[in-house]
Order: sequence, then structure tokens, then C-alpha cells
Amino acid sequence: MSLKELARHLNVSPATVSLVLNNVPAARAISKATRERVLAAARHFQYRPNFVARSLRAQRTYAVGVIVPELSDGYSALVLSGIEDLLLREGYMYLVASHRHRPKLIERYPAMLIERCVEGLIAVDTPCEHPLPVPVVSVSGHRRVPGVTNVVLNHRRAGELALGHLVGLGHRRIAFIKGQAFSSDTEVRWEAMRSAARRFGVPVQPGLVAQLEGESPSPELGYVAARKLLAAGQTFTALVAFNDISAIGAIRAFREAGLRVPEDVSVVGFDDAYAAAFHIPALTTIRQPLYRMGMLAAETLLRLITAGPGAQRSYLKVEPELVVRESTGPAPSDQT
Amino acid sequence: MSLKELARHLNVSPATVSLVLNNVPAARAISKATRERVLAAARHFQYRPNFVARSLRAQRTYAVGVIVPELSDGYSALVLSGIEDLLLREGYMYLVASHRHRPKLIERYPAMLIERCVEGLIAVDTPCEHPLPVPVVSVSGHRRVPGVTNVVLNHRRAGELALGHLVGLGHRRIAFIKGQAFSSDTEVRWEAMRSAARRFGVPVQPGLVAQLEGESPSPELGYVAARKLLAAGQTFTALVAFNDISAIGAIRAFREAGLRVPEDVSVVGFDDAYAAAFHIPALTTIRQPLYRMGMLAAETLLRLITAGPGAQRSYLKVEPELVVRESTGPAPSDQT
DNA sequence: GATCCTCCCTAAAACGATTTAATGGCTCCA
DNA sequence: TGGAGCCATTAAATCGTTTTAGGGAGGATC
Repeated sequence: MSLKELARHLNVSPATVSLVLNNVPAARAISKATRERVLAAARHFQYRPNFVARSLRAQRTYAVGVIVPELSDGYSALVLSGIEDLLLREGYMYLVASHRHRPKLIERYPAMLIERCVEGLIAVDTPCEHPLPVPVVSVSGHRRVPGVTNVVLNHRRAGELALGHLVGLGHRRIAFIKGQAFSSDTEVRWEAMRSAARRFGVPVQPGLVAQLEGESPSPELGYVAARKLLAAGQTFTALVAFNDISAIGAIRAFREAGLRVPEDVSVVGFDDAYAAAFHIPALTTIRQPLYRMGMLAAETLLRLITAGPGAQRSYLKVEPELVVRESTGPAPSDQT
Repeated sequence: MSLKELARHLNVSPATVSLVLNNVPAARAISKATRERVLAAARHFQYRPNFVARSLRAQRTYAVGVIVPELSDGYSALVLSGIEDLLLREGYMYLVASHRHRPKLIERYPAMLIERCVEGLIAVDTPCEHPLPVPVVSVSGHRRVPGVTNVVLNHRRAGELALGHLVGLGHRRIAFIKGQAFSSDTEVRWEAMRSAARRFGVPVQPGLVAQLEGESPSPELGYVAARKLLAAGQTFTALVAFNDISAIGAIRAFREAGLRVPEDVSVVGFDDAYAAAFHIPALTTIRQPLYRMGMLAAETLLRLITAGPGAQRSYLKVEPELVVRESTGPAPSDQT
């Protein structure tokens, strides 16, 4: 049932119905009797305005696009939860597209979403090279692109927390698993770890650095990386992994090599994904407030949409948190 | 740049531009020269038709709504991946809403999505009581509702696989963790297990049945349930958990109680979520083809949208698969 | 010179809402 | 009786597209 039909049925003009239903100031010029008649009829026929027509007229869709690498890795899903909660609360909805790191899709999806008339874009862990005709907020984006606001973790602090914890436990020979080349946090996090290591006076040895390779969101990649570290032959008493998933894979590799965690090797994860707390051993990790980052991103985007780029900042920082569980312990004293 | 502006710029009518750009049969009546002029201008100005206007006119939005309980549990995310891949491939996009089991939202979200003019709805693990004005496909829905197609697992077979495996290993005292009351698979799966147990001649003892309670997608719930089982005092040598997440929580509870998995207790999960393979011990589980179920749901929905309810079936079944890993082993011989 | 094609193209009406300027009827006052 | 002013309502334009019926120009035919 359209507004026009409703109007015909009531023997009034569409304008009258629209004014009344939207309860605009001008509607006070409509007599109380008519107003009530309109409202009653709308209720009776369960009239719902057509969203598409309204969008066309108002040039507003109350929709935003969200681009993520992968739906089924804990990371994106948590950020997405935060995004969703804020958006729905504000009357927006969102379209999702996940590119699985395929460059073609990374290129195409923003354009597709913009063609769908989204009013803004949130890119989660996804590079965002070109300026776009709508406001963009990037979660864990680090490039300074005009019109793009980046929501980032305080990585300097994260590095301090991770290394400080291990150093405090007596670890000096620390191995690292870097993230995949395509992950936007990889470089920043690695720099943060190196710089923290420098500050703590801990050497970072080339033989003790492995990198995740491949796109699977499974611990397999961490498993492979950890095996490389073991194969390289340099001993270490602790590992800082790029994320919890790879930490879990690494622990499996260590176990298979006869190393106990944390007695022989301490492992620090990153993110504090759901899996971290309930793994055996439970993971010590650097928590990113992913849900809050999602909310912050959405909130920022809506502000950009409604208030314009005004005092747009390039970076919004959130703070990490060290969560100590079972996967870290004192460095073994009988180091070779 | 709108079509109208493009037309004005070219000194032709909007109709001409539309005909040419859409390359409809009627466009053959436009001279080649004009056609090329139009195409060139469109390219030059990077003209993109306004999706909203087009949707209004065509009464098609090429959008569907997806309702899930929770974005960040492996289950929904995997189904969603399948849905997404198929939808995008067919030129559709989707709006997501996650209700976190809140009855109000379960009630409201379908209506909200329909107001947004989605052409169909996919409900993942979400009850769907009322008939709706658009086609609906429910993943793991089991109620027969007019206009709703259910994509379901062959649970009878799943029960057979799980219990058959354990019985084959010599287990007779088997405990169960049922799903939460709100999960649409809970009843069906439980019935399947009971019936399989009957067929294998294994008793199902009330003291060996616990139920998940609470809404968190973390293993905590399984942990709590397993502790209840242990506290009940009846001995058992194997556990069939409602899903992998709760199996992981249960394993942690067993470990804390000094029980080894699988030496003292075998544990079978369900779903084969990412976590299953890389848990320590790796989970033996009943795999649901979640990604395929998502695809199947989306495919079915699009067929309903484009071809109408024609030969609509109430149920589409997919097959489970037993994945044997480390969490199950022979029943201990020294049973008390 | 009238009629009939053919070829190119366009006017105009949708789709379903919102919004602004205007209208008709009424009362009131001079 | 004519004009001012108010009240309740509406006509019409608009958003950007698609689509259908039809129109004008030019050439061929009788």
C-alpha cells in the first residue's frame, strides 16, 4: 500500500498524508480531525513508506558499506559487531563485501558500494589507496589518504607491553612471527616490536624472525612459521606472534617438537580473539579493543556523513592491554 | 552526473541515452553515430546510473537481508561467507543484522529489512515464525512455515556418525552436552543423538546430559556444562558436545579435573569450525558443510526471487561428515 | 499531390515519496 | 461589497531512471 493509495482512500492529497505522517512543523496547518483520520488509516493498513522512494527524494540512503578481508576470522567479525551495533542504533544499515585479499576485489568493491549509494565506507584491515567521493574510515589503516580517517591501535604501547612482559620474565632470546605482507598492521606492528626491543636492550636476530605466508585464517600459517623458526636452529625462549591464531598454530608446532609452553617457550599472541582465552594453554596476549574500534569507526563515519569533513583527524588511537594467561612464564634458567 | 545532465550535454533526450546505455533491443533504432556519441560521453564523464532511482523504477533492489544470531561465532560467519560469495557473483548485495538472541530484535529485524526493500531474507539459526511478504530461506531452521525453505543437515546421519564412532571405540558410558534452548538445531540434534544411541543400544542417562546455558559464543559455556557433568558424579568415558566451541570448553574442564583427553575421556565436537583442527588436542568432530549451506541458501533464495515459489520445497538436506582427529580414542579398559 | 514507409528520436508517464508555493473558501472589517 | 487575512488543503515539481507510444522528416510509390 503506497502513500498515494492511502491518500486516495482517504480522499485527501498525498501531500496531506505525507505531512501528517512525518509530523513536520507544517503539519500543524492540518486540522486535528484530518490528522487523526490519516494516522488511523495508516495504522489500519499498516502503511510503511517505501524506503527506496524516500532515499531517492531525500538523496539519503542511511546505508554504509563495510569492506573486510574475510568474514570468518575473529578479527573482522569482532570489529563488524561494533560497527553494526552503532549503525543500527543510529538507524543505518550496512552492506558487507569481503575481498579475501584479492587485489581486483579490493579495487572493485569500494566502487560497487558507492554505486549502491552508500553514504560512507568503512575499510577493515584493507588498504585504501584512492580518495573516494564519500567519507571513509579505515580500521587499522595506516596510510595517510585524503578524506580517510584511520582508527589505529597504539602500537608503540603494544610493543612495550609484549616485550616488557617477556623481559620482565627474564627472556632475552625472543623470536617473532610477522604478519602477512598484505595485512595493514604488519609493518607498523613489526616496527613497534623492533623499537620496543631496542628500548629494552633485547637483540632482534634475523634468524629469529619468521613471517606468515598465505591467506587462510587458520592457525596453519603460524604452525608453518614456527616450524621454520625451529628449523633455523637458533634457540629462543619466547615468541611474539602476529596474532592469536598464529600463536595457536605455533604452540602446536612447539608441542610437536617436544617443547612445552610455557616451560620451554613462552608465547604471546595478539588481538585477544575468543580463541585465546580457551586455548590450552590459555594465551597471554595483547588485547585490541576490536569491538570498540568498530564502534569508534562507525561513530566517526556517521559524524563525517552528517557534519561534513569539518575537523577531520587523520588518526584516532585506541589503547592495547596486556592480558596475562598461561602461555608465558619465567625464562628457563638452563639456556644453552 | 545524472543521465539527464548527460542528455542535455549531448543535446539528446534522456530516453535516447537510457536506451543506448542499456543496450536494449529498441536501441537499434538509434543511429550508430548517436549511439557512439552517447557511449563516448558516458565514458568520458564516468557516468554511473543511480542505483536508487533505478531500483525505484524497476521495483528491484538486488538486495537481500541476512539475519544471524551473532557475527563473531564461527558458525554464522562461515555460512555468511557462502551466502556472500553466491550473492555477489549474481549481482546482489546483502544487509546483515545480528540479534544476539534478543526476542525483540528477532521480531523486529525481518520487518526492518523488508522496509529496506530487500527482495528476500536468509535467516541463519534464527526462528522464523510468521510468514513474510518476501521469500525466506532458513539455514538450520526446522519449523515448517509457509513460504520458508529450510536448509538443514541430515541430523539422523550426524547422530549415527558421532555415536557410531564412539561405540566403535568401545565407549558405552557417553555423556552429552545439549545446545542452548534458543538454538534452532538443539532439539533436532538431541533427538538425533538419542535415536542413534537407541539404535546402537547405548543408554542415555539423565545424569549424563547437560545443557549449554547463556549466550556467549565462547567456550565458557561448555566449560560450565562439563563441570556440571563432572559434579553429577556419574562416570563416563566419552562426551558428545553440541558444537566445537563447547567441546573446547569441556576439554578444559576435564583437564582441570585431572582427566586426559582422549586417554580418559573422548570428546566429539560438532561443526568443524576453524578452531577444531588446531585445538590441542585436535577435535574429532561432525563437520557441517557450513559454507556450502550458505551458498545453497543463497542460491535457493535467488531462485525463489526470480522464478517465484514454483516448486518450492520445505527442506533441503545436506550431509554431515565425520572428521577423526585427536580428541577421541579407545575407551579406557579400567572402567569403574 | 496524397499516401505510406522507414528511420531516428522524443514526450510523457511512470516508480513512491517530499516539499513549496499556491488556492479556495471562509470570516471579518470598513 | 470589496479587500484583507486566515485556515485547511492541494497542485505540481522534484529526485534519476526506464519504457512506451508516437511524431516528424525524408524518400518512395501510386
